[in-house]
Amino acid sequence: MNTIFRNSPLPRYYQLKEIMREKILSGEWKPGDLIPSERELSEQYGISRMTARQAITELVNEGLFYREQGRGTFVSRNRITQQLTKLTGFNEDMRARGYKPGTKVLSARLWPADETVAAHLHIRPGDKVFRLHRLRMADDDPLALETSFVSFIGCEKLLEDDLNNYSLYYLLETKYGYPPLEADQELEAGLVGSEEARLLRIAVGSPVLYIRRTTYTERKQPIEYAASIYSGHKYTFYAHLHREQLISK
Amino acid sequence: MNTIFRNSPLPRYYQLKEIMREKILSGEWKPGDLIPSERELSEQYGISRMTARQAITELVNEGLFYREQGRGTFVSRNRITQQLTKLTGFNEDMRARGYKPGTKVLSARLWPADETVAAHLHIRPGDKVFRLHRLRMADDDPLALETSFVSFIGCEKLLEDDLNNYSLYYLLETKYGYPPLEADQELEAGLVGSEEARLLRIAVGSPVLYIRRTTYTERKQPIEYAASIYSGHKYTFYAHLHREQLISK
DNA sequence: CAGTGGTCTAGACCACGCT
DNA sequence: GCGTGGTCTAGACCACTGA
Repeated sequence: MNTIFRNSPLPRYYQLKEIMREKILSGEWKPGDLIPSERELSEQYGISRMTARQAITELVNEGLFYREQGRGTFVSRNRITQQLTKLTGFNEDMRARGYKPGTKVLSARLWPADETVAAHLHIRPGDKVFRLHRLRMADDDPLALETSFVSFIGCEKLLEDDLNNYSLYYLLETKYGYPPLEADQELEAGLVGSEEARLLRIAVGSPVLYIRRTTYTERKQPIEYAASIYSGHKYTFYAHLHREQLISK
Repeated sequence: MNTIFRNSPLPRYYQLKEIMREKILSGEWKPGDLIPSERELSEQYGISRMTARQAITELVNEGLFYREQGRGTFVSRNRITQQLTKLTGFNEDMRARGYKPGTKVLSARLWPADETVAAHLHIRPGDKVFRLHRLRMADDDPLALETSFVSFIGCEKLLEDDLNNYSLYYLLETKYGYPPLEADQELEAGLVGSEEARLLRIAVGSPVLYIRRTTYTERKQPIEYAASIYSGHKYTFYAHLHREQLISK
């Protein structure tokens, strides 16, 4: 995959984004490297400068590149930034923090989407989705409750999978061909209800983090909506921030 | 301010952004409203469609608008969200989301750093820092309490500054020459104590977000350590995640 | 100075939503 | 069918960087 197909249903800027992502993953472009100029890329791939620019701009917004006027565009050096805006599943996240991840499936069934779920997955309310309710553990200690709603043609086959031992994201990618690529996530503080408190083995009214995530596969197609509750005193969220423009009064 | 000046040093897309932000702040455009189409805006302000589109795109990225293909562009429902990877001060954050920021300085004095503050600012415990305690408001409603510890040679001059009307980051950058460029931030859920509850006008034991931030200027030099408490039900964090490698089992 | 990103134009065709 | 946003082009001039 090193040329842009003019007849592809995928937009040209999108194809270029994937090509450039691949160059970073393969190590051809390393952190701090100067990438080819917008004019060079447009000539090399036979697209207009504005189209090449759109691909670069989106990767800048994702934190993969940064631009310096008059100098060029560079691969981001800051590995922390990339690490912390990285899309990971629970298992990866826990391993990165040095904990042994554990999962207990509480229920797995087909379920008619309510309005919230339908809106996030771009389907109609009442459409059947695969609903997965899991207790997540770190070093055998309950840490979070996660309810996932998964929607794709044939998603009912997930009913037969072993979700206690295989990660949902792993199955989506390898068995069903829907790699989770991007996600939008929201996070806020709240209090735990009685049922959740019992499962997490914490006191009713303890502080918790509510995390809601919509996960997308190729072409921004939503594949999963998940609502999670993380035990407040056990989980801290880290981020590295960087400035983009002038500070105003 | 309702026309775009062709000779202005400010880019046209930027002028249009400010005009549209103003329309939201003034209430002319309300959450859920359909805004004029890209073609209408370009005609109305005498700019090309691509320029109008750039202004809209940036406000979409900031969360102020959302687009629906074939339908139009709409003003987002008023939910306070923060881009997790963009370093902004409180005022910028609020304005970008269509709220009027307000600040009340509760105290400002020199203070000997404790061990936590000293560790984050790379100084010795007991060294004098500028300690600033502020109540932060959105549309005149208390939203957060923020305690900042600032350390640089000459930081005692901040005692004479008008911090009710100028942002700390603005002064650090323009008056003292220490632009905040990066930050590390951590965030967790907790319960509010009685003193904080009173100032935030919420019930004791309400859920809150504890946010701790170390801010750096050039060469990763720490300039500020801040501990904040955000009212839980009023504030949501937002992050866009993207994948970098394969999902593991 | 040449090369870079930043901004801007005046078109074009497409896929989609709605009526 | 018509209006919307989504994509794309082939130019243009600017401000900035570095040799």
